[in-house]
Amino acid sequence: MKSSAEQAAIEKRLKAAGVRPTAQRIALARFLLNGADHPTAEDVKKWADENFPKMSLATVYNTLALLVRAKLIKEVKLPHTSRVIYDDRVSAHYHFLDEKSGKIYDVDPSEVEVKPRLKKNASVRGVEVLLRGRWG
Amino acid sequence: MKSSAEQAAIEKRLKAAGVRPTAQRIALARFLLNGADHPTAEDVKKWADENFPKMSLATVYNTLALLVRAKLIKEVKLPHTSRVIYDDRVSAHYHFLDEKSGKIYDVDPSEVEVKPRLKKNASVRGVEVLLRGRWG
DNA sequence: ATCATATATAGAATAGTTCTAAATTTAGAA
DNA sequence: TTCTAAATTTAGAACTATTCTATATATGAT
Ligand SMILES: [Mn+2]
Ligand SMILES: [Mn+2]
Ligand SMILES: [Zn+2]
Ligand SMILES: [Zn+2]
Repeated sequence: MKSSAEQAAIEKRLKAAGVRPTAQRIALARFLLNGADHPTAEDVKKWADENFPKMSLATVYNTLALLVRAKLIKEVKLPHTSRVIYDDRVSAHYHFLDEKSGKIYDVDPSEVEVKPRLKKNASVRGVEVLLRGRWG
Repeated sequence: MKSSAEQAAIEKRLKAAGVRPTAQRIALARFLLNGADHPTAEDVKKWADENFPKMSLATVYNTLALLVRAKLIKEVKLPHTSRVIYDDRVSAHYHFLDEKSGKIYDVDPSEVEVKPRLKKNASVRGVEVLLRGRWG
């Protein structure tokens, strides 16, 4: 995608989500919504240091929180690390942790059948699944 | 269970697991293996302050790590909190988070059918499931 | 241009946990 | 019984990820 057209598309998405498209937000949204793969805040800051110098860490965190509130990205907390990861796939899905590489892969809910049959009469409102193993 | 008999049983379990049964370890193991319900380190420290005064926070963390290595308890990291919880159920199982009370309930693997059918040819070595909803 | 508000920034503060170095306790050996 | 070496406990410092605070800067409507 051509860079300027991509930028315009991102601006549109930000506005549609009620987020004012400042230079910092556009830059981060481009990274997060195109190409970033489950980055941590640190990953995002590292990208910013290389591609949008002088952006503060506070702005990285502020913008991540803003994009989460706007439902353009999702926060994901996984058990193998204490860092939050950010996910541009906002619909419900599961994750696969490759234990060799540490990489996270998305798994469509249709690829894992999950059927709770609890003894207890509980109402299940959500299911989170993490698969671990070797992806390749 | 009578207190002294309970203490003797705990000492036996510690020894069998290769853990020297010091006073601090016996006290914490009694709490963790009988009666504690998915406590955080802070919960354990609070119990110690009331039942074994002068125990340091370092000893709480040291002992938790030791009991985990000895496979008498398990560390569990769940997404709704940044605190680790400790679980005296060491066999594989799932968890249910009651969103009203914040309480964690154990779910036997037999109560949730999980069948990964990944497109990708990956080897699944473990599955973690968190159910969220109302338990009662 | 002015002004009010929104955004960005640097650095302090916080939470949970781990590390460090010193003090105490313990189990054997003498 | 000491003695001694190793294990354990301890207080507090350090650390990591994140959030908060206060100030500066930018925006954009009048
Ligand atoms: Mn994408
Ligand atoms: Mn129990
Ligand atoms: Zn994902
Ligand atoms: Zn459990």
